[in-house]
Amino acid sequence: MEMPRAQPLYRQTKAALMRRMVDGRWRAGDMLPAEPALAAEFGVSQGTVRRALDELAQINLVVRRQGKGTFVAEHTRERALFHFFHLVGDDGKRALPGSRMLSMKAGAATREESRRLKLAAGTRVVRLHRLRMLDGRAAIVERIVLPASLYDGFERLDRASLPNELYKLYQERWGVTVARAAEKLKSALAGPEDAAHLGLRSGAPVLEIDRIAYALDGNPCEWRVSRCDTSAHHYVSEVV
Amino acid sequence: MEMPRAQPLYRQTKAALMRRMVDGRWRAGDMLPAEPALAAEFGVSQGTVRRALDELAQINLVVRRQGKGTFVAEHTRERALFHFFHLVGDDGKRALPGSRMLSMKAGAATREESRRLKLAAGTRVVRLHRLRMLDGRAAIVERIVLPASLYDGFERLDRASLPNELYKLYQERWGVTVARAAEKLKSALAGPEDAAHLGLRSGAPVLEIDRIAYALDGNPCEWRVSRCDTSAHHYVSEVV
DNA sequence: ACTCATATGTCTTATATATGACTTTGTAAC
DNA sequence: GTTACAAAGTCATATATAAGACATATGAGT
Repeated sequence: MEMPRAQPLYRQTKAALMRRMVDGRWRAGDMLPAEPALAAEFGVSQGTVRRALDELAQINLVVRRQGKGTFVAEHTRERALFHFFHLVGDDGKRALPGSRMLSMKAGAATREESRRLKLAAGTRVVRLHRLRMLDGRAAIVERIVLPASLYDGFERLDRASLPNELYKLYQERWGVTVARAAEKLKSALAGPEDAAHLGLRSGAPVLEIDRIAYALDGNPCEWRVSRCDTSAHHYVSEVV
Repeated sequence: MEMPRAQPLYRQTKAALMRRMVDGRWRAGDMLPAEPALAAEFGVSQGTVRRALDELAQINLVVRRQGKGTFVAEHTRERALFHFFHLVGDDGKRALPGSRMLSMKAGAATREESRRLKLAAGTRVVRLHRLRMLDGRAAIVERIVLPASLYDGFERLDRASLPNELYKLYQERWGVTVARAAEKLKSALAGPEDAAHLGLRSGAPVLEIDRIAYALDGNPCEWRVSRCDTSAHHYVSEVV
């Protein structure tokens, strides 16, 4: 009699592969060893490794390219746009957003911030406030909260030089890869401040997107609330 | 020299299997033949059939149950709720909606309706107007447009007896299975009529969900616009 | 009737092997 | 130099085989 394995072999292999990405042994953009090499190393068949890699490719943690190899996924502009940015022009065209940083401050996490980011109360956080443009017009006001411990030295960066694609920055500078995100959407009315930034009248309808981003290790690594003017754009969602 | 096949064998097999569901040879809930039987019939290996079935399972067209068999997916309440209904209470609990039909009319499709449903201009459509409840309170106003040709005799149904889960009705009565849907979300202000139905003041913010549902054959089979009161609920979206 | 063991049929996991397709690199020919 | 071709390395496809896990039916024994 043998205890039933908790997980099939290919899932154990998948978890082992993932651990190497989490602990930084393989970093974004790195090429993984070839399938037969991985199979030999883990003591399983190539088919088992393939199945593990296929599942990792499915959740966009690796990219497989026939003839070239398997690579740890990077946050490119395309990936950010297609996977993490769901606002699209009403004509169907995706406009990639520009952005202007309004403010950056650090401080102790509020009760709400520590709840959403799963931090101990009072942990230090960095708060960003920025305006994003679509087709040259102000369309989104974003408030971003980051656990300061994850992004060492963030507060000392020049806020004017922060890039448009923050996820890429997190990954390149601190090895924090956003693996997935959970979004909650509501309809709200623009307050005076948001309305001014967006060039709307106070009381205009805005779409509020509340997003928690999760790192490879499963922990929250960003809380972002975006208020969007949806008069010329809309949020798209594919349901299968 | 051989012409490269347009599609690998497992995709051809997948398409062949899908055709049998589209043409009604296999209907919702039916059990498919076992893998070795399918492999023999199509003249491919069991592994190839497995891969085709796995992809069908991935897009929720079949359900695989170890030890029992592979079944054509049905629109159960759970499936409708988890896959096609994205409004969740702010406390995280999913409330399954009740509904009250307000009106049902048939007529010639407007230009917009025929564009969205890909119908010839002037084709006959059925229009439904209903109110949906969450936790006993009016929360959603829905306007639904159906191509009359797909749902023969729909207009003659008793509108008071229409079920809550329309997708199940489409499937059971007309063999129309909703395979996927594309949603567009916007923030809007409640007009006087919607506000009255929802118990809101006019000018309150509502979330507008514009959904085209596609049948197995890839053609649109329903256009639905839902206006939702998101003061106590929100729309959830998982990003991978 | 009820229980239990067994048999059967199903999907699931795991391995091995062979072939094809794609990419890069090295090398020979020009 | 440049081109053309061959070779090697990679993932992708397809097959075959075996054993495990799960569900249900069957029948013996009580």
